[in-house]
Amino acid sequence: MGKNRVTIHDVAAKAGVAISSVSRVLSGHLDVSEKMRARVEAAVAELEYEPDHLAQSLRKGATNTIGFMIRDITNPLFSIVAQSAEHELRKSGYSMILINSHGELEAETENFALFKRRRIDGVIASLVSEDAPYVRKTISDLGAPVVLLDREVIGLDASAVICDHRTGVYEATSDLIASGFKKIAFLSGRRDVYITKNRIKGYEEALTKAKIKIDEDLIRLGKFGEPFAYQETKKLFSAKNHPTALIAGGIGASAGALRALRELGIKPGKDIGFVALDEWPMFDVLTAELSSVYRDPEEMGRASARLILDLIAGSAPSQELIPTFYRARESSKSLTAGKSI
Amino acid sequence: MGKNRVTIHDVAAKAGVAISSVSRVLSGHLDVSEKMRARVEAAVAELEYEPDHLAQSLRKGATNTIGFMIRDITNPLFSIVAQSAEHELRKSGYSMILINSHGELEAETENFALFKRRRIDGVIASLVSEDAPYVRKTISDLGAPVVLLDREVIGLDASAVICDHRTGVYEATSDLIASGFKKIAFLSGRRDVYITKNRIKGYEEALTKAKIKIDEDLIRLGKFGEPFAYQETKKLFSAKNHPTALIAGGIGASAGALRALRELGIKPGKDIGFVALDEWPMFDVLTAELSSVYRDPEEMGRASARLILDLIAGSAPSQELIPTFYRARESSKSLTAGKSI
DNA sequence: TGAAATACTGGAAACGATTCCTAAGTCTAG
DNA sequence: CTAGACTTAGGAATCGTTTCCAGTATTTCA
Repeated sequence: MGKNRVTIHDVAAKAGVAISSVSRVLSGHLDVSEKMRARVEAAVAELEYEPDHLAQSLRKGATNTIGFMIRDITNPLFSIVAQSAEHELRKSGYSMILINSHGELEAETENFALFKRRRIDGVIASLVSEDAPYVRKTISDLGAPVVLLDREVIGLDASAVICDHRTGVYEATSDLIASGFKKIAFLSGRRDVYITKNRIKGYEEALTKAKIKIDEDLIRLGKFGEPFAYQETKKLFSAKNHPTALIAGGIGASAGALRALRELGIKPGKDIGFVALDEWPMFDVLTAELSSVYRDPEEMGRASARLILDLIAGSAPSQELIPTFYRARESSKSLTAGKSI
Repeated sequence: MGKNRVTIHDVAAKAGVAISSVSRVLSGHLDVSEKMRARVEAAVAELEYEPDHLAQSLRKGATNTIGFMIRDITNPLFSIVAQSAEHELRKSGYSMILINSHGELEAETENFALFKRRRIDGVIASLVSEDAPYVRKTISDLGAPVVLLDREVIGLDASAVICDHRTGVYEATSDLIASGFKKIAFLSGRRDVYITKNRIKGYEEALTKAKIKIDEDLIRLGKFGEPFAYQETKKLFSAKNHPTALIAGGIGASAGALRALRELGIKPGKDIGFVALDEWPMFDVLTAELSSVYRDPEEMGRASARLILDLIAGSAPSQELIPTFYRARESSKSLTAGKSI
């Protein structure tokens, strides 16, 4: 039975000293005589005493816990970010509480309330919405520092890990154009969030530079996740005069697009050009021919951990920029078939 | 500024009553007059008071927190299990602290200590080792109920979610045999853990039933994860007289095997038979031709949540069995090429 | 109408630590 | 030899709750 928890009182009794002395020895810094230190440490060792984290938190006002909220842990990219953040936080003595919002605003609000009740020391979050007043209120209600993932922070009291989607998408689009593609479709999630806006920027810059007119009909924005991408890809490529290339924004979107293309009998890299934004596990094994835009999820996790620790330490909010890399592979090369591009 | 936290004292002062009365109103059950209830509730609403979870935990001795420890969150199967468990636990008011052991015994031990210090109410864990004395000691030291994932529990004071790997592997192996394959290689992780032993059982039963002699050289056990599988697959299929089919045990193993086969220029389903144990995200999109043995990770998560809640409620340890399903696809059909099988 | 039972409420003691304040003991210097 | 400075250790308050205990006010029944 490990039932009867041993407390600081037990240690004090065993060593024949006051509990305040035990605390002093354990926390190290104040003046303690050698004799006292030895006695207390002996008692601690003998009783296998470990301080109660709960009581410490209550007294100190800090829980050494970080809340991590994402929209979908099942997304392999995010699960790596989470793992990496946890790994980094733990080094500084912090634990991580992981919560899902399932991309729902209601769940998100509830989660923030939960974090607050639990007196979390800080939150790392990938928010559902980017609506400034809402975010501002949420953050200030929380009363703890916040790091936002992949969100533009304008006048918010929060740090952020921001990815440079623009560059990667720009390079990808440019390369497709260089390979002779002109009708390049673009798929991404909600139009009003940073990630989408930033990607579009790269896409449009590349087209503009090549003096290709931007065809709004080729840009399909709506939801992250597989179903939306599936449906839009079907629509796009069912038409007789369909696009010749496709850029799929995100892992969910790529999945939906690839499924749709498969059903339509269109092979990426053979019948059309294709670039996936973000890579999934075993990417190089399972889809070695697909071009992609890569960003390092582990670095995202580490960066978010660093930022939240800085905020807790009292630094002013700041941002870290994560680069993206275009990885050209087969699927963005010019098509061998004699199709019109 | 959400700085100055409002406490039960503030509420009591505002309502002009004792803090014990406030507590009574909030917890609901004891006799409280209507008038008192109304006054307190008004004050609570006005001050937007929310009880401090920390103080409650300290007093009540329960943290409403479950520790979830896995070897690798990056494994998509496990991340789904984790997500699903969290979702289920939250319904009962529990939060989940997620920790990685990276498959290292040392980290695992440290994590259990952390859970203990944090006074976690229960732990769901996928352990590194299955060594009975070690596990027994770990569990009893923890002093909280434990649910083990995919581990055989013999005389341990813990519940478990157990997968019926045997059946799925048996069916897969039988089907390969029925398609004419005789030299079927088998890849899995540590020999001493339940999951491996259970899989082997299905594999050997199928061979025995078909009166095929078991060739120990075709069974490669060692580590979960990509590198080991890669290396063993290379060895197996570099030989001139190589196996004609391969069963890869787990997502990591499948990745390693597929990478090795690709480098060797061997195509699963065309040059050899192939079955993957466990499916990865987008399985049907990216690798629609591969046969697999499937188990439902969401159900695993839900089951583990149910079991830990039962234990906390005082039930005796129990087990839940998760079925596996063999999904025959192209890669286990008989080969069209005239190769000797 | 008085005694006993009942319904509420407030006060205070936990829960397990940290930390401030003070007192006792030791040492140095005038 | 004693006053003042400096160590060191103990006592008590505190963090924000819950819960036990006791006391008062109200009701019920004989």
